[in-house]
Amino acid sequence: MPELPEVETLVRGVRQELVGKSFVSVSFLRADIREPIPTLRLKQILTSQPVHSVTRRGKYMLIHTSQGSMGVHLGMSGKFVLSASSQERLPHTHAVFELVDGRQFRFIDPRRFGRLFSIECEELNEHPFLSKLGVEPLNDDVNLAKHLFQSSRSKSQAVKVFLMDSSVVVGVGNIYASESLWRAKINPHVSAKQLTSKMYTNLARQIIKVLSEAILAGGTTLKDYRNKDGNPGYFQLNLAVYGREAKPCRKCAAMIVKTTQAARSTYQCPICQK
DNA sequence: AACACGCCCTGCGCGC
DNA sequence: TGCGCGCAGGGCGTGT
Repeated sequence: MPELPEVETLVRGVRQELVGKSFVSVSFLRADIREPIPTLRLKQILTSQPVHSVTRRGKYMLIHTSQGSMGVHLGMSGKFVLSASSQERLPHTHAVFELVDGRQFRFIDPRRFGRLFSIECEELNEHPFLSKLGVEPLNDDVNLAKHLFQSSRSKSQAVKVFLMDSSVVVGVGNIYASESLWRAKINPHVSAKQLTSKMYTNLARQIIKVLSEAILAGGTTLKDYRNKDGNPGYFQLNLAVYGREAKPCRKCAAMIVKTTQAARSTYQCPICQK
């Protein structure tokens, strides 16, 4: 599934293709995904003026023109790919954004957990989907360790659940929560407020490291919906615990254990993460 | 305020 | 072989 590193990679690619260019047409093949798509407003925003910037906030990609912005969330199964207009449309293509040269960005999302929405210029930072988001873990101006420590003082919930709370920190999904906790040798079930400042310093470092490595590993490409193996082309980071139930820990060879927290799978090493 | 939980949705893997 | 069930999960909304 698309995580922060993939969205970041996507944003960089889309930025390169789009900034300074206009869409000649925007069409929707269905009017809703999770909720109704503001189709008319998005057409107005995207076709009247060229794109002046493409940014990311958490796992949201934001495409800006002087008329407003489009927010894109890929949900669980979303893709935003660049195709030749002659290329056959894949099933579950919900929106098509056509460029002057005939190529088109296509929004494809089989499970429809994604989002396409409009943002007015004056509400960019007040939009309900964006205003409550926590800090960006990879932003240089953010002291992630300090932020996590301070925000966790009153939180009795498990640290893994705490890490996945996007109002605290964005972009740490189920995979990276497990991976960073394993790297930091912290038990995912421990209460967030029980961890010391020192532990959060280590944890923050591991979060930043694993996300950065994933970005370096290369996210999806814009043009190839499927890689040569027939996979959707998500980056291939070497995951240490996620999805490795009953397999040996890469540090101590103990069997990785899978549990459930907040209805999500958690993977941990019972020895390294006591 | 904190937090648990339900819901949205389709593809896929598994068991019978 | 084929079918049906259960799981996968981000994030918002609701209830306690």
